[in-house]
Amino acid sequence: MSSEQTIVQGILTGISTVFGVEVPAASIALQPTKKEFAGDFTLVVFPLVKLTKKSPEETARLLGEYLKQHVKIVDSFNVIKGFLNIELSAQLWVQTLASLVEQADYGNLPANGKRVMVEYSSPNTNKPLHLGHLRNNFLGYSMAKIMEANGYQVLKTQVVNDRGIHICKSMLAYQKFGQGETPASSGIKGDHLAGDYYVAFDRENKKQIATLVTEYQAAEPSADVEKLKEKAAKNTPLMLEAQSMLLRWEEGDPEVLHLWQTMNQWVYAGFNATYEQMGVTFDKIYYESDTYLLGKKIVDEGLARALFFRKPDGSVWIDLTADGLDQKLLLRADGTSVYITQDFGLADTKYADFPMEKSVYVVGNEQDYHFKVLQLVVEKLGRPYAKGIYHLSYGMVELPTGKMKSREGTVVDADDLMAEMDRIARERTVELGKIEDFDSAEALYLYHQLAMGALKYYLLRVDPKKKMLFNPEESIDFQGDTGVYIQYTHARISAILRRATAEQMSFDRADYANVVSQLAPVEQELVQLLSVYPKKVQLAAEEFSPATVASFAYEVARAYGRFFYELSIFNEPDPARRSFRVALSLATGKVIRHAMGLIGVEMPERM
RNA sequence: GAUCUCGUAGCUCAAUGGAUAGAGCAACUGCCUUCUAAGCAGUAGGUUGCAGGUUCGACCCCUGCCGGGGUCACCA
Repeated sequence: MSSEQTIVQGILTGISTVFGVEVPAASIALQPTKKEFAGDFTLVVFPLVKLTKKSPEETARLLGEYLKQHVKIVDSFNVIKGFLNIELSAQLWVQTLASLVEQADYGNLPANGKRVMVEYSSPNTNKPLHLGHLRNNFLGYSMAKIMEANGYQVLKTQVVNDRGIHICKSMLAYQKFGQGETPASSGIKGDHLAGDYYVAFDRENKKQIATLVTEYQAAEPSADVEKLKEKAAKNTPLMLEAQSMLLRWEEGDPEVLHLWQTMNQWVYAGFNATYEQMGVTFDKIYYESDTYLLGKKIVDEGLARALFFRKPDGSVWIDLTADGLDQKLLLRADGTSVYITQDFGLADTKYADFPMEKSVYVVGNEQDYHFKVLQLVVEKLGRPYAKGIYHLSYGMVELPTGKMKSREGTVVDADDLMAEMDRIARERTVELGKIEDFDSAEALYLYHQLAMGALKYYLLRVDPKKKMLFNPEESIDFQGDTGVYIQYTHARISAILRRATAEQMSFDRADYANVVSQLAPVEQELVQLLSVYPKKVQLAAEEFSPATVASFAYEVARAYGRFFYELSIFNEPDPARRSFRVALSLATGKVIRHAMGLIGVEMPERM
């Protein structure tokens, strides 16, 4: 039982013996005492006064007396207004540290026998990944790690949107203007090459739209220009050709399929290189080309059970007005399925492949409505996975100029940004000149660790639900509340441990646990912080928020920074204290390495 | 128009309904004490968009208003 649980127990029995009333355990919320007050844990007694029929001060005092007398670990207490500050013996914190150090898997909760699937990334194969994908991938990868630490069996998946009109646009443009160019012949990464042709399509198509609009205007001068543009956009020769290409793709035309496969392979090679840089991985990849037809069976099922209905034109709908939503189209009149229908099919497939309790979809908040409908419909269909669906809806990454728009060339490319981060990391590191003995491979590895540390922390420290701002004019910081700062703390700790080892210092439990009885405030604060780590890991899973873990790691690093400056380790004359401080450093290193691991950041030994 | 969401220091972000709303950046000041200054400490900076309400207690919950964004497509 943790100290906190012990105290809560004591409070419960205290309330019942002193005041003769019973309260549910859940109503007792203990919080860490604020720094400016004496004490370790604080109980807010206001909620209790109705039951105790005493003033807040009196209630707190009586409860404090009881705890002091009956709960061994409680040393003393003080009461300020309705706040009961409980003080524990320093000895207890020393013991806490000792047991924490001994837990090899501190921060990992026991296996819970449950499964969770985390889907993220979901790229289109017609253009390279951008900053928004970085947030998505880092969130998804981190959530997978967090769920794992919470005892889940995790399957990381990716759904590739590898078919559809947008892919045909790239393919068509390549056919027309490509002249047999390949990633090898051009030296352009495959995903970028495909993206270039997507842009080329758009450029040509715009010209054709303009021509068409002029023709239309000549024919009907009084018509609304916007309407004409809309009509033209659907009817340019290029667009019509792309549509016929999509039909040929669906019919399995060998020529089209060959081009499709060739270009997609280029794109996948490009994506893989990007994922490699990002440090994210997947256990299973779903391709939309394999799954896009699966939803139709579900439409039949819904019709048979009268959950869906057919309109006179043959299209199929579900009426969700009773649930506060609209009528939603599920199948077009021509019998082809729409996006959400495909998602039903995919959801079934996922569950068949990996029967899971939870299924997390890391998808932007612009799809909130889509997922509301998805979950509602599969619930109505009685799918066992319906309740476990969680849409990790994250906010867009915006630029000072607003949303990123590929058409306006304001997209921040993922590869470019990561390369830029590598470059800055190198520049800063070389300036500081601390790793001159590294060989070039070691140095490059470190630069990348730092670059990704800065970038991932930057994107993950913000509450995922909120939109965030990225200013390309200002480089991502390496100082202050940053990933690099936390990495730096780890490197300093590593230096401490290297020296302790070199000096053959012993810092086992026996060296300090029953010897050290007084702690400096910075030491106690640090131990207390480290002791709540497993709760933070749990909270991060409950809230689906890597930010919880990221900001915790920063808090720990800050506390260590103060400790590091205020107290000397190797100049400390008392050997027990010296051992304690090394052990404290070791534990801090372990915790921040674990926490940063949960957000996908590696921690260097030196920097 | 309907609906969801956000609004906290100059900027970027924190704060299970709890004590005097905290960090970082930017500005200013001090500190290389033989453990890494990518650091530590300090100064300054706030009517938490506005107005009500609930509560012993509200940045947090409720109502209204103002402002930004998303969604409401036979796109995915």
